[in-house]
Amino acid sequence: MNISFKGIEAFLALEETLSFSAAATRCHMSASAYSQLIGRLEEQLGVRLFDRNTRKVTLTQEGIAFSFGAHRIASEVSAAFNELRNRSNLQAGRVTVATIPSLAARWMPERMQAFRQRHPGIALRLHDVSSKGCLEAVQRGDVDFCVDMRRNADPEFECRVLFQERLHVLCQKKDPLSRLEEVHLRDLKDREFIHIARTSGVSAQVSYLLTLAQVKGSGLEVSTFSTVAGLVAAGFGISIIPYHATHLYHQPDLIVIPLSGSKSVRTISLVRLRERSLSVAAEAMWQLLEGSAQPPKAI
Amino acid sequence: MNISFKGIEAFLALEETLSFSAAATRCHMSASAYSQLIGRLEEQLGVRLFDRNTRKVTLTQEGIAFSFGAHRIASEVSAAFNELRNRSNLQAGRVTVATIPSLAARWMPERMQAFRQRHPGIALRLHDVSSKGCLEAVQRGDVDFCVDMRRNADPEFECRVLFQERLHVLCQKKDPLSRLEEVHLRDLKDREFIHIARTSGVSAQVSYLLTLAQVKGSGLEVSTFSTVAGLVAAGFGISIIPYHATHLYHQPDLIVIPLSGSKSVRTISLVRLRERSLSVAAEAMWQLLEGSAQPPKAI
DNA sequence: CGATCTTACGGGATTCGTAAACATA
DNA sequence: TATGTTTACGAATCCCGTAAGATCG
Repeated sequence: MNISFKGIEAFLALEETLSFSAAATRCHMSASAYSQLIGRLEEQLGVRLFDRNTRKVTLTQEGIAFSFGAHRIASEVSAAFNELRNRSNLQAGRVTVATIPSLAARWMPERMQAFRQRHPGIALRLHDVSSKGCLEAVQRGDVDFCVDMRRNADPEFECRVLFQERLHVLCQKKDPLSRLEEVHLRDLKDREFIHIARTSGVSAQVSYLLTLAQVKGSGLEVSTFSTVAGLVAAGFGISIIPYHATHLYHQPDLIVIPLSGSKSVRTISLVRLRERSLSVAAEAMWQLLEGSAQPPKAI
Repeated sequence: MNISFKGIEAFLALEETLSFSAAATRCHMSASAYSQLIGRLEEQLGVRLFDRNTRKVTLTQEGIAFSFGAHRIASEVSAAFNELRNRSNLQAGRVTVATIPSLAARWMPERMQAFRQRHPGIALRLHDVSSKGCLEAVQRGDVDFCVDMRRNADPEFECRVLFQERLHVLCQKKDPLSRLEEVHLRDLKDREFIHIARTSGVSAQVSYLLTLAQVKGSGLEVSTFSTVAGLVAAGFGISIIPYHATHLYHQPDLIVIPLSGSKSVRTISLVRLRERSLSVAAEAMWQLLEGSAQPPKAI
């Protein structure tokens, strides 16, 4: 019982043309091979589907009954086939990416727009979650991959560095720091500091820097950078944020100043599960993002 | 591009078991052949359907997309296959038979009942039409075959004699004829006669007999035997009817008497188009009716 | 190592095409 | 006889199974 799709197509061709030779031509086969194909189909199904002699070909009652099924089968097969072909042609599919709020504000949308223009048939989804949430989403398979701080060498993940961004000090324009072109850690000594929540990717890095700089905690720890900015503007202290987080708030009275030192950069990477392959669409998005990676020197 | 149904089943087995070896067992194949089968399927579709290593097998995004189609294809294929199997097993199908009113009254229904009990899944239809209508219905393909008077040797039709039935004289019980065991044509001389319409199969035969017998026409020609009987009962004359037509009326004051002579029988046959094969169900009905044929001597 | 998937390869079944045979108007 | 379908048969291909190889935990 080895029914092939070719047999179904042969049946449909014969049903329409009612001529073995014409149907054989349509199916790109010799009349002989085609006749055998129909014969096998009938044998496998156990019924004669066509009455024929050298002059006339007609559907039998069983052939009529089979016709409905054959059309539906052909339709389902071609639909399934088209679906996959569209996906591999990047004319259909879906990409779901998770990323951290600072990149979700601008960096990702810009690239998603480029992707959409290139592949308008592919649905795009963006999860903006904390750095911790990014990893979990990848792990659960909720997203195809994420754009996040580079992970430590967990073999479960495969990473691709995109760029490095420098941390910046966030302070009021009237703050004495604002006169500096670049801030050193020592400039922050004894200043009050507003912390970002531990779920944020920079939290640990910033904490490390602050212990070096002997900065005071203000006792404030908030979830979002826009809240950080609000508190800074209100005079509660200063903070340190990644460059892209500047898109997360609008505070004209604030200024950001690059924080010097090799420890004051964070590395942004593409992160995916090593064991799970990307869909064709997701692979294309990955490639696009990878193509927008900047050389490390251009920080 | 030669996708086989076996490939679809292989996909479904692997989707469910997520193990090549288990799926191979389920498909009654060696692990090697099964692996190659999946590989070919993926190659033909142009996408990888499963992520796998020696420990874990997972659907890819494309595999998930294909899964919907695969289930639908399998469902359609098995539905179409079942439909044909049921038909060839006589568990489904339809038989449509045309026959003349005299047989439609009793003879056919009795045999249809027997058929129905043997094959309850097969739908039955009976067209009761004139003898002329029977042939037309067969010719048009409206019915699978008909039960009718035997046709002359038109090569378009294939016939099978079922039985012969004797014509009977229909008269009032008080008619002098009613004392006879058997009527000869000469007994009808000068009697008034009621004709059945020319569409009836016996019409021509009866007319021929009447010219031999020198019977007077009453001027009455009606369409149905029940009307004939009514007119006979009302005293308009006598008539000649086939034996089975006695089921078409209820007139206690009438009697039928066999009409002697070799010309006074009519032959009832199964009639079908030679060029068109019967459906499995129709063939079974044909066989059943053929089996209820009576030897010619038992008229 | 042990379990599992994949590749190599030979044999057998399937399927194709050419050519001849067959059937029908 | 002309047209169209089927059969015969050899060749190419496909597909399976055994066995060896590769991979991962």
